[in-house]
Formats: sequence, C-alpha cells, structure tokens
Amino acid sequence: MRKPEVASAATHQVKKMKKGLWSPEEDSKLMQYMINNGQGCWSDVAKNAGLQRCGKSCRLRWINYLRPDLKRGAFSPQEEELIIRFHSILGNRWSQIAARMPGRTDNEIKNFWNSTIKKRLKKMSDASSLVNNSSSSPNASDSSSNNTSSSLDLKDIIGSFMSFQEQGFVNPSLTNIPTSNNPFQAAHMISHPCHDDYTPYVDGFYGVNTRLQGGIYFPPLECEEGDWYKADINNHVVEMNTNGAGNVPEGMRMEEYWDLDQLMSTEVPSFHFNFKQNT
DNA sequence: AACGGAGCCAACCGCCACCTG
DNA sequence: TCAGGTGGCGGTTGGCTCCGT
Repeated sequence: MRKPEVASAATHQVKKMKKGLWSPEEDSKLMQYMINNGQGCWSDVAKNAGLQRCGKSCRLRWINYLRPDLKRGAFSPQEEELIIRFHSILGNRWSQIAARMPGRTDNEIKNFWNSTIKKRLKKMSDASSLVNNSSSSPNASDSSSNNTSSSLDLKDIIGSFMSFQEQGFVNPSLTNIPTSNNPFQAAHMISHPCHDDYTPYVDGFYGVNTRLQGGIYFPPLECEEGDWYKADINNHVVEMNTNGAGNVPEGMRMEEYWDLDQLMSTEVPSFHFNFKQNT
C-alpha cells in the first residue's frame, strides 16, 4: 500500500492529483456519485464528484473496491480450482479470468495467483524434482517413489501440471505419479460432448488419442470420432484432422474456438490434454 | 516488548487499443 | 490520415500486517 499523498492545492498553480490510499471520505464521494450518476467519462467522474484524483484512479477504485457486486473475502477451494483451470487456458489474461468469476476482480485474482498459487507451483516443482531424482536413481524403489508422490496434495499436482504445461514439456517424474495420485485420470474427466468414449489416458495423463504425440490435442466441438486439433504451447491451432468436418482457422486460439463459459460451467472439466513425450 | 523478514494486496505505472475531431 | 484523449490491461511497487525469534 502507499502512503496518501496530499498535494497542497494552495501551493500549486495547477491542481495536483492526489495519489495513494483512498480515504473513507473519498470513497463515499465516489460511491455517492456513481450511485447517482452511473458510469460515464472517468475524468468527468473525478471532476464532478469533487475528487482530486485522476479518472484512472477513480476507475480502479470503483472496479476493485467500491463496486457493489464485489464478493470480498478469501477464495474458496472451488474458486481456486477455477482460477487454476482458467489460467491454464487463458494464461495471464486476468481480466478474462475475472470476467468468468462473478464478484472477483482481475487485480484480486492476479494477486492471488502471484502470491499463493505461484508459490505452490514452485513448491511442487521442487517436490517433483525430488520425485524425479528418486525414481531415476538406480537405488530408487517403486515404493519410495510412491511415498514421495502421495505426500503431494491434489492441488500441488495440478499446479505442477499446469506449470509444466506452460513450459511446454512434461516432467517425466509426473508420469511416474501412481495412478491413485494422478488427478488427470478418468475419474476427474468427462468426455467431450461428441466423444463419450475418448481414450482416457496417455502415460498416466488424460489424452485424446494415444496415437497423437507432440503437442496439446483437443477435440473439435462438432466433430466425428477421431477428429482432433493440435495446439502449440500458446494454444494456437497448428494442425488438425477433422475428416472434412468444420475446420478451425489455423492460428486460432483454443479458447476462441471453445465456448469457455459453457466448458467451465460443467461440473468436471472436459480437457483432453496430451503431451509430447520427453526425449 | 522489540525487531526483522515474509506475505499480502491496494494502487501506481507504462503500454496499447480504440475513439473522436 | 493523424494527433490527442480515454479506457483497459498486465506488471510492478511498496506500505501494512502478521508471525517467528
């Protein structure tokens, strides 16, 4: 937080805008103005509400703090999971993530990601190296590997999974996570609307089709059995096999093609990731 | 009780896109 | 077409709070 910076108008020819923390008086002025007049040009809002703030500052204060529809309070486990899921698809597009989480602001989600989840990813990253080291060690036994994995909680595993996805590879240690601890097995997946019978695994991870390697594969929304699209690490469509069904323009992003809102509203995610094999 | 480090989070900054004249 | 204004966004900062020593 920043110290309130009060500019002395009397000592300046040009009125200097105030910066820093908002006082309760300022909040109530802005709130009152917004309730009475609604949102207009933000520089006018600042002027007409009698605030020595720039329009941008007013906008931010309203959006992040004063807006009546804000939820406030800690993120629920369900929200955490949603954020992780959305982030895996949308990346750092916080406003888009926030738009899909009513009552939450982009700033809030960004802060939460940067403080809590990122930390968790790092923790998991370290932990999975341990798994990797122990399993690749000539002396490592199956049971030791299993023990390490089972000490990791589900969220950590998901976090690590997403982290590795972002980096464009799969840490081989993850493929050693016993099935019982693997969050991406069938129990956590539902099938694509067109594909109730999708092949559920590839080396312990959920995949569309075991024949397809070397990218992230996902099924078209309207498709026939065996159709797939391949996306690069930025989720851009780079390759497709649609058996003549409606093609997706090359370079289109996955989230532009899929109806994310519909996708995320399902009780269980219908992602079908398939990762390139480590060489 | 005092201190210091870590974490949290409100708010700023800089950039970009869009609109308007 | 261009320039200036505005809004929106993601990255970053830095002050406050909490917690351990």
